Amino acid sequence: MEKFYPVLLKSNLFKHISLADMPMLLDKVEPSIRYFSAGNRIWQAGDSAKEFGLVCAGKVQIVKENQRGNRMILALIEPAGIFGEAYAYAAAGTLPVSVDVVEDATVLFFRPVKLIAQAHLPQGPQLIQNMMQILATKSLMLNQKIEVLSQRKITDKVLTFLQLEQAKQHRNHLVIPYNRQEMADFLGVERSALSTALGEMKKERLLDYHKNEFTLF
Amino acid sequence: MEKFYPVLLKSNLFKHISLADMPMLLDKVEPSIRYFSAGNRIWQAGDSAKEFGLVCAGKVQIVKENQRGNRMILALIEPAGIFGEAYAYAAAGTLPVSVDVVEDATVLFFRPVKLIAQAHLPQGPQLIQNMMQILATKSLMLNQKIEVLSQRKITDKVLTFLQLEQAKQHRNHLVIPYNRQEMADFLGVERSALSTALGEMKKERLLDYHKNEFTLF
DNA sequence: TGATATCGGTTGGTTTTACAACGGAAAGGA
DNA sequence: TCCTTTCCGTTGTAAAACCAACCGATATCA
Repeated sequence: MEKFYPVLLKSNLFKHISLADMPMLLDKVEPSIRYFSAGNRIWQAGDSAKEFGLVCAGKVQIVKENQRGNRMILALIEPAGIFGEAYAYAAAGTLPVSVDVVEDATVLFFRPVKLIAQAHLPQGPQLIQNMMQILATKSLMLNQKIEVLSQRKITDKVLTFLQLEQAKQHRNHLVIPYNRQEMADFLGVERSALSTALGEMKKERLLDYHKNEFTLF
Repeated sequence: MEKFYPVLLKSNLFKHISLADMPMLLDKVEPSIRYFSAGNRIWQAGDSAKEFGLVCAGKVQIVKENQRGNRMILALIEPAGIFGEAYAYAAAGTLPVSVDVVEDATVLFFRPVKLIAQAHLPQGPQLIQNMMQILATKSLMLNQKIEVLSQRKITDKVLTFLQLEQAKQHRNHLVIPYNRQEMADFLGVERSALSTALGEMKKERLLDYHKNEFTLF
């Protein structure tokens, strides 16, 4: 467990917690540690998630499978990333997604109540505030995605998306973390239609771009 | 303040808290109470929200205004409802929405840290768990909305939407809380296009409906 | 170097949606 | 009752997006 302390301290859950406090905290919170091999499934859609996971090593994927069997990758979780927190804390219903192991992974699972129960410790409030911030920030992200998806035309989706990115990156020249196909998936449109729309927007001098680098005018 | 206790106890924030504990809790948490007249604006997009609101009486609206000045109603908050919690706890950035008073309103404003600071009280963990559940449940709701909006065809949006409602209501005969225009707004499509799509789906025996009552086959 | 794969742009035909306009049914008020 | 408003469905046309296929550029690797 000790060898993962550096990763844990980098996670949002243990932000502003000092290394010295970790042994005691983990002893109280009692996360369970589990190891998974690449290709295995951690959670199956339909399961009820009573814990959330923190990836210490390896990589896992959140995937959604529709009726016709094709799977869609919703997120890639890397070390220090967490997953399932909303389902664990909402304490309602079953998972609409599955979690697959991409690279051999070590995962810590936390019980929501165990975290809340440490409130009386000196580090308790910080831990709780971190957890709240994680949940709240997620809501803001989802809100932004909804704003993008609510646009009916591709050009409006693109502009909304880029303006939100711009607000995050604080500069006119944007590097976005997607290739065309991924960007199209995020916007909920066809790749070729996105390419066409981008070309027209460049012609109309709304923006300029090269590969995944964009500039808004 | 005392006269609002019944409303407060009905809110998700004070769920499972007993009336007897309220005076002490509110004394510690120190919410500020403010009164607003219909037509006034509580928060303006661009403000930074360091508190969240709980509506004790009256009604307020969350509205989004785009560049061209037309406003879109995102939510109607009634007594016992809360707003701004995600922005308050994320402690980041500025509001992308405004909050308007529809009917003369009394609102309690809570500071996030003040709530967390009560963790040591007997009722503290319950209060914190409530807050987490509020944030987490909101994420799940937003996730579902994203699932609907991600569908590219109107019929798929309708089916996804109705299937999710069905999962909530646990029966085949659904009563949805929207009229056509509102349903179209939620799905992100034209009202008339929605009507046409519904008509075709009825013809294909995918579902039946009358006004806002739906049955899935 | 040649073979292969990935990525992004382009094009043309097809499908779907948007948009605007109209009409009928139902509800509510004067 | 009449008038007005609201709600929902229908229609035809225009606009937009989808979809499949193809092409060239670039990268990777044997």
